[in-house]
Amino acid sequence: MIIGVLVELANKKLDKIFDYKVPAYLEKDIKIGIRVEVPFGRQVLEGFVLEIKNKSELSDLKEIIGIVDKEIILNEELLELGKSMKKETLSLLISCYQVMLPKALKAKNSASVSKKYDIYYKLNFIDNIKLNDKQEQIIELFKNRELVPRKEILDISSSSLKTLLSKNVLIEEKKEHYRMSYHDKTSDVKTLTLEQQNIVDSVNLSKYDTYLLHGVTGSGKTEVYIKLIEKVISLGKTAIILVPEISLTPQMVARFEQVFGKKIAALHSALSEGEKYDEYRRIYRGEVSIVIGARSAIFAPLSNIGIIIIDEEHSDSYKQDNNPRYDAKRIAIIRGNNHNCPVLMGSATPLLDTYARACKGVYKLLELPNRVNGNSLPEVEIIDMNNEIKYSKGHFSKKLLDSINETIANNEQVILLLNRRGYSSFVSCKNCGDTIKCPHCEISLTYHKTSNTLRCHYCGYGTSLPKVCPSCKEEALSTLGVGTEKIEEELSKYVPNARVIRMDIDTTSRKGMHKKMIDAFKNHEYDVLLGTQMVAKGLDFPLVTLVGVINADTSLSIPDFRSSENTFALLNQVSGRSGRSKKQGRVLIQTFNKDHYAIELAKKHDYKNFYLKEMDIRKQLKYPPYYYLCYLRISGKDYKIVSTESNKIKKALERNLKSTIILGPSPCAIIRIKDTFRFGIILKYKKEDLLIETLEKIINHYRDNDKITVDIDFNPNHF
DNA sequence: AGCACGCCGACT
DNA sequence: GTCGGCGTGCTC
Repeated sequence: MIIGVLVELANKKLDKIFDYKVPAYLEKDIKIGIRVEVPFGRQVLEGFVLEIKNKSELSDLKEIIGIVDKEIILNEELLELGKSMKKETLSLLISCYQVMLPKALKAKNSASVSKKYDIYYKLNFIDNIKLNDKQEQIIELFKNRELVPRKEILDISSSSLKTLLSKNVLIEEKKEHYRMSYHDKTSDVKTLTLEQQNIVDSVNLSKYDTYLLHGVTGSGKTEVYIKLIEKVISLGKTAIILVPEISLTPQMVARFEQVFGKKIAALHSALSEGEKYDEYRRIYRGEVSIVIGARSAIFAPLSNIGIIIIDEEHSDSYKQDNNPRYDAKRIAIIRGNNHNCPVLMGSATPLLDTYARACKGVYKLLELPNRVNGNSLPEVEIIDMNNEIKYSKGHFSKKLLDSINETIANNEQVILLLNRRGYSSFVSCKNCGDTIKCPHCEISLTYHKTSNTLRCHYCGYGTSLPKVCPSCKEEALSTLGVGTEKIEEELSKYVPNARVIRMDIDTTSRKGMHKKMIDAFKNHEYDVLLGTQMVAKGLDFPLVTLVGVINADTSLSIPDFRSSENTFALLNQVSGRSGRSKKQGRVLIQTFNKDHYAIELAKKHDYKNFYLKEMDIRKQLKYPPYYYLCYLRISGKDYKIVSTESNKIKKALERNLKSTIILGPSPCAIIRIKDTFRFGIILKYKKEDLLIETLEKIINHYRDNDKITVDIDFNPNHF
């Protein structure tokens, strides 16, 4: 018996099938989709069995060493799916398979899940040692921290690492992951309103179709999902439900767990690798029938899928931001076809592209225009900060402060949103005007008050806040930009009786904190919930009757063609948190751009007109959904080489692509990350037969070039 | 990715 | 002269 094996090394040159002989005693256990251990060059690797055959074109094959799993871990559907992904994203087949699996199943020491660890290195000594260039670079990594992950060092040079280790300059250190788990029990499916029931009835569960459920905030989309899933389960089928980032929607997950109990597997990003592995095993062994999770849950190895639901369909988190750059919505459609089952995407503010497809009839449009219980949408008032600024205290207009006081006096609750998209607190010098930037990335360092440190959000570089300005040596540094901490401070000054809970990356990073804070707020232990984007999404607090947006505009100034759309969606989402039960809610939006259509139309909850207006602009500017976008990111350590090669690539594209608009090359939004310079070329096209072929040629041309990396991103979210 | 082979500079 | 650094190529 001969098998074709795809080895677990993400390398362009190895992304093909290697043939091996199977010793007779192992033949009975060989199945397509299991993993085997094979000799590969001088090393031993794991790989997936993709083919079983009786002859090979090569004569002297090696024998496999052993079998890793008894169970098939990638079934036929997923193996095929990986091949489509490879084609659509131009990434490595092995990476496509790897994203489908929890880390615990991703080769190396996978047999021992319980002792999963990451490898770090510690600097032992550097005295009396002569270092060459590469070694110097490696030592440089330890400047501001004690431990550096293996990956970062390997990026510089693996052979230098070996040398440094053998000389004891560096010491290996392992950090373990731990694991624990919990589960929940039952409640019932609520009785649906007539409108909700109509939606449920119009989804045909016996065949593939893509539906867009456009339902305003508070229209009860979750209960529609639950009812649909209940029907699917009663047909003996299974369901996948995708949510943007599971830790941001604990209420949603909790609701599903209440209704479906043990039938559900939740793939939290907060789970440890061991826990994820456990959940995953429950899924492929058929012990659960519903999987809820973020992006990668779309690959859940369920059989007989009866529905795939994608909540908050407009969220950009469904597109993976590194290779393989797949879009979970696209995968959902492929799997929907495979299983001949409906795909339902839901949102209060659908992505323009999705809504356009629904209008064209490509997707079936379902609408929930009203809130449940006959509540109306909250009244939104725009506060023009251009006028207000002279009466305002700190970042609060008088109107907003008064309303907060009023609400608290009424024994109701407030949510305050600080829109930090494209915005964060940084440090600059009042004397010379310089801002402190990351030494490795072309971006301002973010100031963290709690630790009094400056940190780079791109490479993790950290340093303590210097006393004097690094460039002019004056003692004139000051922090600019608003952080949640600053707002919290102001609030306690102007509304001293308010009990405020602050929710942002800093306060929720510890495991379980997020849920704890939400529960505490729900129990009315606090009056005001103050936070960033994360307070805008999917939360349901009956006592909240006032939502305040401190700065609606910041996201408008991002140089991205979706900035209006993102702003509209954010304002709409956060507004939706107000007045969700008996009492009428209201929303106050502070802005310096009161006439901007995204803000004006968000005030009126007018998605339809926003859509029309924005479509008009997209058409004129030749942006999606009128054109497809593809972004080529060209990067490397040497600015000169990156820039000249980018120009060469552009020329090559121009020679080959006749019906495509080619823009650039121009520097990426952040031109330098981790000492790597980045340029981008934007392709706009409607139909371009030679696109894939041309891009593949370019990738292959740079395949062995270690000075230049070419990364291809279809439908990019970032530039 | 990792490991060997093979070519170059600076040392007992 | 060699030792040890890194560049190149190959892995069924």
